[in-house]
Amino acid sequence: MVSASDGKSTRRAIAKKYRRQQLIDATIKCISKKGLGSTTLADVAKEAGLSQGIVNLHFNSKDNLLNETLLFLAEEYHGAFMDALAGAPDDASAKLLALMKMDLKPAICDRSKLAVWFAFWGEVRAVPTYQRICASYDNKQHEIMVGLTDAIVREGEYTGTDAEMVAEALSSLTDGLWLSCLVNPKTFNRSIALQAVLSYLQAIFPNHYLKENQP
Amino acid sequence: MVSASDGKSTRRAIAKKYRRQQLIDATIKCISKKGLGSTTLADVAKEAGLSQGIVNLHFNSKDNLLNETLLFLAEEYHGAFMDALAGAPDDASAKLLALMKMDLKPAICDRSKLAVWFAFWGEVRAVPTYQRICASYDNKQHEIMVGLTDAIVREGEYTGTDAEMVAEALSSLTDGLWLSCLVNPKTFNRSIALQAVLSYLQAIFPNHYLKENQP
Amino acid sequence: MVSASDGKSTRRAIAKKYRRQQLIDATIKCISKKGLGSTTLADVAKEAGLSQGIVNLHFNSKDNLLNETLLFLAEEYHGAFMDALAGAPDDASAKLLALMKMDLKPAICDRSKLAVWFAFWGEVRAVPTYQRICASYDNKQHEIMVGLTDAIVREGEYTGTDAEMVAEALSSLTDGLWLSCLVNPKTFNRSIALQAVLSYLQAIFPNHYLKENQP
Amino acid sequence: MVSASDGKSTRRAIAKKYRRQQLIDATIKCISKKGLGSTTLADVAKEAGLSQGIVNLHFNSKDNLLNETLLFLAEEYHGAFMDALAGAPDDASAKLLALMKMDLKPAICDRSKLAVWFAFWGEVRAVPTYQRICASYDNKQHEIMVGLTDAIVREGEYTGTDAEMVAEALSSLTDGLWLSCLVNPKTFNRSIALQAVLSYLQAIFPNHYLKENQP
DNA sequence: AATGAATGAGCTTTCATTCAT
DNA sequence: TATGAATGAAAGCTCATTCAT
Repeated sequence: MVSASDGKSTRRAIAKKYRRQQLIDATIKCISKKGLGSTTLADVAKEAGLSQGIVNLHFNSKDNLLNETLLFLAEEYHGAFMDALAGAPDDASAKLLALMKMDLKPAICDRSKLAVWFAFWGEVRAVPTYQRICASYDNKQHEIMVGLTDAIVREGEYTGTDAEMVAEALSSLTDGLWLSCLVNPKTFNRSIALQAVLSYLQAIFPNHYLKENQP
Repeated sequence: MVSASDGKSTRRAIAKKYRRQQLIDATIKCISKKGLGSTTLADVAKEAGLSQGIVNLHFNSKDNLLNETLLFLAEEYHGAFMDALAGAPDDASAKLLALMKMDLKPAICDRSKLAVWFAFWGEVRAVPTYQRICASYDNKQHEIMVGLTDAIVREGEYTGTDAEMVAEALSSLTDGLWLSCLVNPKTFNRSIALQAVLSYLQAIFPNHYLKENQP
Repeated sequence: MVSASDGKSTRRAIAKKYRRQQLIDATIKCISKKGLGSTTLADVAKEAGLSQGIVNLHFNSKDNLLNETLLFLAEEYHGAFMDALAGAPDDASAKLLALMKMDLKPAICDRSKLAVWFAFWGEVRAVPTYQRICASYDNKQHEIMVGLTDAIVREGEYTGTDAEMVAEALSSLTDGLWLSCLVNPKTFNRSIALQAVLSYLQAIFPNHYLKENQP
Repeated sequence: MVSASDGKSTRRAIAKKYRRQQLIDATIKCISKKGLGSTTLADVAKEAGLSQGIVNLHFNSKDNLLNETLLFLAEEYHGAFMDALAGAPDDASAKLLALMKMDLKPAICDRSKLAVWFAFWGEVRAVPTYQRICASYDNKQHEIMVGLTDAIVREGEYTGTDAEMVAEALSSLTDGLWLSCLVNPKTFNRSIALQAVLSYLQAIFPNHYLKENQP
């Protein structure tokens, strides 16, 4: 049983959380439309359909709003990453492939979302907090990737192949494809991008990814 | 024959060009230190050791200064690209390798320089001019890359390998490694990065890049 | 006979009065700590352990809260003044001395309380209401002071001594000592302050305040 | 001989100093009219007939403008103090009287100027910088006052009279009279104020200030 | 009566741009 | 050509006030 006051404060806490998310969503939309440098708190408030002072009410400062926005993006991506991992068959090569495909699926590899990511990365050196936020999740994901590549290397007896290096190459490949999607939207082609990833997987782990080698 | 007034105007034109370059250099330094969002014209003028109004005198507006700065970076990179191409042996696979190595050499793959590139890429969607500036050189370089990969594919009889796709993958790989250098400076390792590139080249063009296959 | 509703409304009136006083006390504390210029309604509510909107509920506006706070201070001081007067022996010179001593006793001549008084005096010209509030009690007290000095002058046959002027001098002296207490807390010394007052009384009313002249 | 560049920079430095003073004057006017709490930078700029951003251009922040304004007032008063001292006959009692008269002359004991002083004193506890600024000059002046009262005490053989205490009493008396001038402008009377000061001097130093004792 | 989320006017501050020198 | 004082629009932030609960 929940007392009246508990119920009240719980409802309030939920409402507060909802407002914060609403403002983070508006921030993402604004950055994706106007860029980080031209996004004002007035823009965010307007996008959210609320009043001027609302952002400082919920986030205290613009800096904090941006930090929380980046944190949300990082958590959201991490969630998608973990979901893709959990949803794939219980097999290192299948899981690795699922992760790579996830990075290129429209919900992730979408120009307006990527614009926000690159907006933050563009300031990552000037704002150490951004780096810290990115780093925490990057490390976790990198470890998982290395775990998978390492398993594949051992399974497939790819002697001389450095699992760590392959993981780095794969992550960098998708990052670079995202940049391509952002900067050259006209020439970027999702299926070619997927092929590029596959070509690398097949070339480096032929026993796992080349169809002719599969039963 | 050059008249006195021509001489004067030529001297002036040189002085003007020198000032402009001085300001562009200062802009790059500022962006690399403070980020694009926090770089003011006062910062740039101070960095150049000149006075407040100097930027508007030579560039008319901040927007124009930034456009010209990006253009300079793009041209500078393109120059290094063409130099690397010209300096390599007259052989598609050697030239391709030279280009990839160039991307990772310290003068290019340097955190403070990359910070500037990513600062512009971060605003690329919000500022169409940036995209146009990037695109012009990107396209040229991409064509050259495709020319090389195509030649290698034909030379090595790698049937079924899409030269276009390989070129895209290689460009993206370096872009992604650059991002890694920028965002995870502590874990980034130039030799692993080079290995990652090599591993892809060897995997996809074994006849050209695997030592055991070379005479 | 008191009806139920009367009883209820009386209880309510008491509760209301209590809340108002609680808020006035909190206001005084805030002003003494942060100054008038930096005291916000949020500060006051927090100090009182109540919620944001509480001040406007009980005082309608910040201006009104401040007016009521000053009024309270003036009444409180006036109460102490009248108490000191009533508590002293039935003798003009004794009563005058009692009043002067009261002004310097720790409960009155206390830095954090004086800070509040001077905060209001500092705005007295800009806010006519403050002046009106101060004036009403000042006048009453001044009349009493003049009554006492006049009685002393007549008793002691201090011909040529203007009772009005002495009253003004004495009031000003304590006001000035208060300022000294506020602005130079390190050098201010309560016993020297008291001596200063006594020295004036003894010098101007020797028959009443010089021990050698007293029976 | 002064070089062109020296002449230029000197002229600029003068212009800059002039602007700063102009803004300080405007600040004093605004505070005296509207109070410290209601004086905005826009008010100050308008009063000076200049543009919005001008104050931050010359003073960097509002806080700094206020500090510099108080410093100017303190220096100005100190200047008048030293002038009165230098202008009086070479005689301790004459100098002391001159100082006391100076405090009550219209240029000093003027409601709109006093309003500014009390505005700062009203925040003196909340803003430690104000206290520091006041203290520096207060101490110097206090020492001079004590020097004079001490000389008079020794000259007049007023045994048992504490020079330090008399100085404190006199300073406090004028401070209190100033407050009276500010708070009760209708009843305040400059000649009574002067009489109050004189009455104290005569009562405590009769050999020096009572006409019947003077040759 | 009391809460605290929401508002929006008004503030200080920043900064690209202009312009007299 | 170069300077740097001056401008004024626009930004982030504060806070008295309102109001649904």
